Amino acid sequence: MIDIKKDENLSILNHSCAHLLAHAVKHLYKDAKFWVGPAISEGFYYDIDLGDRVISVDDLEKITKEMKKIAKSDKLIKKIELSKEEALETFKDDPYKISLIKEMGDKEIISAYKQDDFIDLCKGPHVKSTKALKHFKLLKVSGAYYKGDSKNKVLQRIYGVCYPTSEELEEHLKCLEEAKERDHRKIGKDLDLFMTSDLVGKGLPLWLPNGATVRCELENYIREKEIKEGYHHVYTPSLGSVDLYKTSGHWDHYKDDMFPVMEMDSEQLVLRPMNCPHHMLVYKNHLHSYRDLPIRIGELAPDFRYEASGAVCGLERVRQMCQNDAHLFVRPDQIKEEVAKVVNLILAVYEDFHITDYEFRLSLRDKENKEKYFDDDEMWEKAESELRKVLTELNLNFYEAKGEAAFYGPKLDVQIKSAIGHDVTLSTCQLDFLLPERFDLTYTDEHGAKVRPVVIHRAILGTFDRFMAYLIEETKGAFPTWLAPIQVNIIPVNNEYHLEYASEIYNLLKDNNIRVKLDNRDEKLGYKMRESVTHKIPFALILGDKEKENKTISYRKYGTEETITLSKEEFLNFLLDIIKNKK
RNA sequence: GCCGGAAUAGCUCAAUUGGUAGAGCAACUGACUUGUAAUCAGUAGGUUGUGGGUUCAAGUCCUAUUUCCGGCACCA
Repeated sequence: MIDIKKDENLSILNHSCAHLLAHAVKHLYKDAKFWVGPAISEGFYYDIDLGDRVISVDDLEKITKEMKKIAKSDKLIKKIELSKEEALETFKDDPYKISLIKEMGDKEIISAYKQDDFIDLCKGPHVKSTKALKHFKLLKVSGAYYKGDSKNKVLQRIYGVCYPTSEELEEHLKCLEEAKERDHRKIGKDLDLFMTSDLVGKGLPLWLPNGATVRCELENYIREKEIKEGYHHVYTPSLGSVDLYKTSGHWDHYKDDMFPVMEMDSEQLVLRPMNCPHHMLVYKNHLHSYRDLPIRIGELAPDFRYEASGAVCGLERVRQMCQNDAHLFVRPDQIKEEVAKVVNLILAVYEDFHITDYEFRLSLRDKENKEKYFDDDEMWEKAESELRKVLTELNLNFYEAKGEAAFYGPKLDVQIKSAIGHDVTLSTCQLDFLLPERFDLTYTDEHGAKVRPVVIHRAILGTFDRFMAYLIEETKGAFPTWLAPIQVNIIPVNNEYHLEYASEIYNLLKDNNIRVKLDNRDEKLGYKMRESVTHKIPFALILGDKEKENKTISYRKYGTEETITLSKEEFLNFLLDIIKNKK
């Protein structure tokens, strides 16, 4: 999918198309008030206040017609420069534009663009004439808060996309269709990976045997990897007392997003929304010497968050998730080395999964937003500059994002785009000077003094739920052999003559821990082959007279049409190699 | 949570202005015994998400609610 924002000409075209949209809406709805209409990665939108009126799909057709009419009539798009007073006069009927103008400097020259009877406050640039806006499509309508603040009024947002040629537009629309086919919710259903049930509850998917098999492999994979990196895994309870979260500070920030308190006898318990507090206490269970650090505590831990109903999405955002979590307790002089190790672990894991399309984001606090972040400027300056320094020294390509930090510290996040375009965090590495303070963590330095360690929170696969969603979409459900729920599907040509040999091969593979299925149903070969392919099983084995006589197997790899014959030993070794090396 | 939209068989979808809920696939039964993407025939499958209401009559209209979908807001 083309990122329209990254192509200057396309951005201009789409922004002009947003104006065309507003122009048409103004013709059709005289009292429409306009907020802003920028070009975005996916095309453009315009936020419009239509009073109580709601735009329907039928209205989109009407608006499209009017847009086409204006486009065709070849209106010149002219830039006009105004003084602040002139601008206030020109846009006097448009309160949203007035509020924008009022924010500008008194001496500022304000630019607007005029096409026929429509004028819009705008920095530009734009295409020369509406004639250039031939190939567009309005895609969807939605509500959007004025100025992005949920306390404000909801405006109507209309999305669309525009290209210079109809071929490019068609291509874009085709990509959107294909993205729907890749959606993990669709594939998850088709391949029986997971399900949901109203009776269980919203945002609480059930992992079916196929999905559970993949997850089990992921869990084993990352656990082994972490053990090699010097991590120690623990099991801690999914419940914790309210006091635990008051101590950590999470209570103040997140109590509304936690499942409500369970009060039993004199205890107040909550389902834990994260694992840091438990791990702080694991550290605190012993006295530590500076020689012991870093200490790396890991856990594949179920967490519970009452995600907003509109945020819940398949396996991507759920209300019970399992984190690939760990907390590293380090000396200040070890921060760089440990962050580097985490980054390298992320890169190594991504290589194993062939993940290439991602971006590093340095997530910083928004100083203006006092409520959201722990209030200690000095601590923040130190943590942010420390993390930025480490990333720069590591030569990592990253961008910075204000307001994306955790309340306790800055993060290095790895961002990916889901099939349907959600920007989600896959991995994270967070620097924390706060929780060691709140839990009074110490170690003894070489002079016998008590010193605070620094905590690094990190998740490599993020949560297994979200990682699975990502994997499904990246592979379109055709998992690499080492992860596939069923790795080999054995199809005897004729049960009567070949079932015995097929069973022999089945047992051979089974004894070597291959996930193998023997399709001994009385069905046509073509029928079984079709099913093998629709289930995206990596290897289909066809066993008939030739194979039986020569003690060989013939296989077809998923996604190819070629049949390859090998001795059974050769095939077994080939398969074991593929699985071991995650090819 | 907010603004919209949707919900029909296990799955994918039909059902005229309100007038007897259907099809394909899957499942089951039987026949067929097959060399690389669908063998044929039959059977069964539904309180149309749930609760109210309007009507002689509701899948269809109204209403509440749940879940899902598209965005927005949120995301430790």
